[in-house]
Amino acid sequence: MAYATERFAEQGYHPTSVSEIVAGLGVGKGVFYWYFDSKEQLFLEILKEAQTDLRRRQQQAIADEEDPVRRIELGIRASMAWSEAHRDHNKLIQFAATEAAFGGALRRGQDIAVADVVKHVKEAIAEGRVRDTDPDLLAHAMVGVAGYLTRVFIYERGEPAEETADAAVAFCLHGLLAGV
Amino acid sequence: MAYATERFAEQGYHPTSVSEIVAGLGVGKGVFYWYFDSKEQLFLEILKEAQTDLRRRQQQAIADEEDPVRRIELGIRASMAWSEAHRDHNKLIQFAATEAAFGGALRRGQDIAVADVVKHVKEAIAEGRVRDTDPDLLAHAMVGVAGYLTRVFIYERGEPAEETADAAVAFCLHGLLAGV
DNA sequence: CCAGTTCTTGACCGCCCAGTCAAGTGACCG
DNA sequence: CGGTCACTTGACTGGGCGGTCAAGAACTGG
Repeated sequence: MAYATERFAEQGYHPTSVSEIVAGLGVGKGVFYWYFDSKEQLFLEILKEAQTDLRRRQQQAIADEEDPVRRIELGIRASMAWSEAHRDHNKLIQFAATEAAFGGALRRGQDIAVADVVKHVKEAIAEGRVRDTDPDLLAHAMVGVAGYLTRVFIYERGEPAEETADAAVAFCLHGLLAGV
Repeated sequence: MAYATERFAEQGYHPTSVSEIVAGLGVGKGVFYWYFDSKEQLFLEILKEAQTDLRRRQQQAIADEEDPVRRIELGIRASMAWSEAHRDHNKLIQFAATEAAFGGALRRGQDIAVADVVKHVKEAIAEGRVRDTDPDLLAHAMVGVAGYLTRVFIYERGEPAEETADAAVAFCLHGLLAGV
């Protein structure tokens, strides 16, 4: 699965053939279809694994933090750190969003992740620390910022993840305008 | 090209065959290769057209507005309105980002679009209206927000583009935290 | 009304794909 | 030691792919 992830990320899902994967691993084709029903199922398995792993990382980062705003911040940082360490998985997640066959599975996982953020946003709103706006929308906006900045600054430009995360957090919390 | 865009957006680039496109149009395969060198070139042409069209729309929206912050806002609104009206093109842009063969062409177009935003951000910083942070990063963050909210709220949930744009603008300008 | 050019057709080519399966292979057990 | 069976192999199948091209059709200008 690790090797397949690599190939899918590098060349794309469709251009990567099962023959290529098994040849690269030095095994026969039969063994592939012994463990997986199909190429599609392999991809779904990889996708699920990636989403589970990302979520675990976020939960860990947040575990012993009470302040909801801090939890949001730590969540953003955790997801960007994870993305830096798992470029291939992240690329596959991005690809899955463009393919109807995988959209469903992807959305299911993402809804769970967003629900976590929404919870913290709601708490923060209740405390009057966050603008009283649709928490779901705010959560998605942050996911959008983190994802996009990761792709452009960490992947394409090779900037350090931590600095990029600092900027992402600042943007999410304060926005564009000169504050206070 | 319009029909091809539709097919690509619906099924994905790879799963859509040239035979299918020409059959759907009721023409022979030869006529396709008379007008285009290859399937790849067709896609690049569609991509370029989409980027040009989006840029034109943004320029129009901004044309007679002096205030840099307002220009940024109008740019976000214009891009979300365009995305609502051109779902297929937008999907293709998203797909292009996941495919190495199209990444270059895509980035070239996007850099131009971002450069416009950067210009306004710099002006706004000079006026002291925007936090003094890397303008490039701020511009990309906004692109990320607009793109992601469009996909989730306008495409998936069918929310009205205008309301979503209101929220996107508010998030970009003020961020999460309760202001003032 | 013809010659020349532009445009169109769809059968065809070579290739590669996802997936199958008959034929092993060797670890383990009685 | 023979038998079983979990596991592995890679040649093979049927099909679809991107792309070609000989054979015209349709339209020109003379």
